[in-house]
Amino acid sequence: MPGHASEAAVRRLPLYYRQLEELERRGTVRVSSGELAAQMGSTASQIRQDINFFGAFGQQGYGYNVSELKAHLAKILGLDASYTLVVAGVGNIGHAIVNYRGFADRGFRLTALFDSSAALIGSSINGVPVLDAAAMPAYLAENPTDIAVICTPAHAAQATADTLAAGGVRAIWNFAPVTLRVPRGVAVNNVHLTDSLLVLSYKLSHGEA
Amino acid sequence: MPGHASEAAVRRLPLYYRQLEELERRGTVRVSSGELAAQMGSTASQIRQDINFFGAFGQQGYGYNVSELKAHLAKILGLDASYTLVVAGVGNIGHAIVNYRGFADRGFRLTALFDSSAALIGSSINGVPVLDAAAMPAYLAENPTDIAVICTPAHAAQATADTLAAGGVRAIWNFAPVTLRVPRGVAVNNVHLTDSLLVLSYKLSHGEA
DNA sequence: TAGATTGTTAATCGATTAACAATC
DNA sequence: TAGATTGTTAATCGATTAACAATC
Repeated sequence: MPGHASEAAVRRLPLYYRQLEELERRGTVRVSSGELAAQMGSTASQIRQDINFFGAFGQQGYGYNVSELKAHLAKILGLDASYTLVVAGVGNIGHAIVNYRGFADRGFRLTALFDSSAALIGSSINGVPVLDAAAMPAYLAENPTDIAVICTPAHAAQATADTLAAGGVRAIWNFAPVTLRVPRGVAVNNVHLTDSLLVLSYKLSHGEA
Repeated sequence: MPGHASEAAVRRLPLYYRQLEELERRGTVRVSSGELAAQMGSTASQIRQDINFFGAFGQQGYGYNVSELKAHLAKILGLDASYTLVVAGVGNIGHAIVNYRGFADRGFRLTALFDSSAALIGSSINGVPVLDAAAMPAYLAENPTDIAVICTPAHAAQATADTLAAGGVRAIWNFAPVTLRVPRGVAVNNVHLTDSLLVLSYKLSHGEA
């Protein structure tokens, strides 16, 4: 793959993957870009462009083999790798993330939780220990970690990100309502729940609903 | 405002709003588009374009008054309105949403929760009652509802969306990993947590981190 | 083979960025 | 006034869509 896939295209890959899972579950063997587009409210052209960036996985006159394309996408998405994951901040959303079933299935290994509340430190959730946030640098030095989930309060998020980056974490999944500044080489993906709700509020009040 | 704001621009408005809240908190009185851009990792041009679509809120040679611009954005985002909100599906994320403090501050009134588990029906969380999912049509007929949050399992999400739309809900905040089909006139905003994590996985495995 | 559908290039569209005159 | 910075138009860039030859 020459160049780089656009951010927008990359964000569509998991949707394709999900749709293919669904088709496979239903026992569908082949699918054309046109069918996929109809099912997903997209366009055949866009789907072929997105997929073709990574390789010619289809067959003229036939379309795509569902299982085959799904396997290609799994590999493209890095689902064949195994990544270690920690969660910083075991509050409201932190808890929900920890209780999420499905990390393991997709190759994510949740290895530690961090919090600064004495009430939580030392306990464990779903078999994953809650460690003192102050011990994070030492932990990361001992346990190479790929991805960190930031669920701390807003005021603590940037300092947490700094510690994580310094500790070698390469990807941050940020739930704190803060625009993080991270060194080059660290990927950030934001889930700003309140922002997302405000977009709905905007649409409601502008009659776009 | 003629025409329509682009989806991308609308999604940036909450970020501007958040940054202005922060500046106001710090006691900053004025800010230029250039300063905002530097703080948010954006560009001055884009910020001026985004804001100017809604009105000329700045002053040449001066910039923007922080509180004034924030107030304009609040109104644009619909934060002066009061929207009623229900949550369908009180599982893992559903719980986190219900426990989220900050709806009330922003004019969102959480009025009811729905679930189909007998263990939950009849109980209440944070003073909000959990009703039988089967009673949703009747509830919506009695209690006009603006926004619904879908936190059901994937297999129940589309049917829930259908019921909500039929009941007059105009905006759906969807946490289920499903591409919903809704009638025209219903806005949907998806928060696909797994998809979001897969984007990080992609970036890790492609050295974009 | 004829029909279908991909892979891929070209055309269009929209969003971002740059530039600059207006003006505080 | 001189300096700064907006509001706004024009230029650029990138992403989406359309078209079609390749080919299964």
